[in-house]
Amino acid sequence: MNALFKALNDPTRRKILQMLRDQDLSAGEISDQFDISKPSISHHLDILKRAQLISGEREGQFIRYSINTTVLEEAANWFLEIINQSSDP
Amino acid sequence: MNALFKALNDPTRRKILQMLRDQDLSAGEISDQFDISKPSISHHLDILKRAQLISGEREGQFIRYSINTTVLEEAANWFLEIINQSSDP
DNA sequence: TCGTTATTTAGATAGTTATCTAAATATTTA
DNA sequence: TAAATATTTAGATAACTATCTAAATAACGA
Repeated sequence: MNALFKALNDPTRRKILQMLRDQDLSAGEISDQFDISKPSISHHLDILKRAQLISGEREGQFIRYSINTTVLEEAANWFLEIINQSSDP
Repeated sequence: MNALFKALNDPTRRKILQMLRDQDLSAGEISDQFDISKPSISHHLDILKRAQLISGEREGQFIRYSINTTVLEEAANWFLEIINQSSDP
């Protein structure tokens, strides 16, 4: 849970997730959408990977990143559990 | 969204939310559950308040903190939107 | 009003993080 | 094999954060 919330606590990383929601992308394609150096984006991708929010597979010269919704579902449940149990007898 | 994810990115604050899920508590009652100084807990409560995850109302000598699920619902939706739109045509 | 209890504010510090540039690794193509 | 492209790793730095102690504010009760 720590790695997950840490990963989500950054607007760049949240935007990356939203980009990958629509389609898989290479590191370079992701990097193109930001005014941030490629090494910095690589670092963000690493943090998202550690949280298991994304996975990357090399395809030749590129690495193809895709979103992993399993952990997001766990996170959504974390919220729903708090919401549902609140003020319940 | 920034304040929300920042607030959630700390195990102490997440535990406070889970405590308030069951019942309203004073700052002192919250503080008793942690090996952390009262000023530090007060600081955590402030961050949760800024994110509108909790609210505090003075009741005489005490301040009674309660959870606010509205923002949690917005957060849950943020996750569900990503989950549901992924891999959709 | 004075002392006690509850909580916050102020100021300091150690640890963490986002970012950068430079260099390294991996793959393809000529 | 050498050059070009894609990505990561290393090392440095400025900004942020969690924590502490000491002091301030607020409310109660004798």
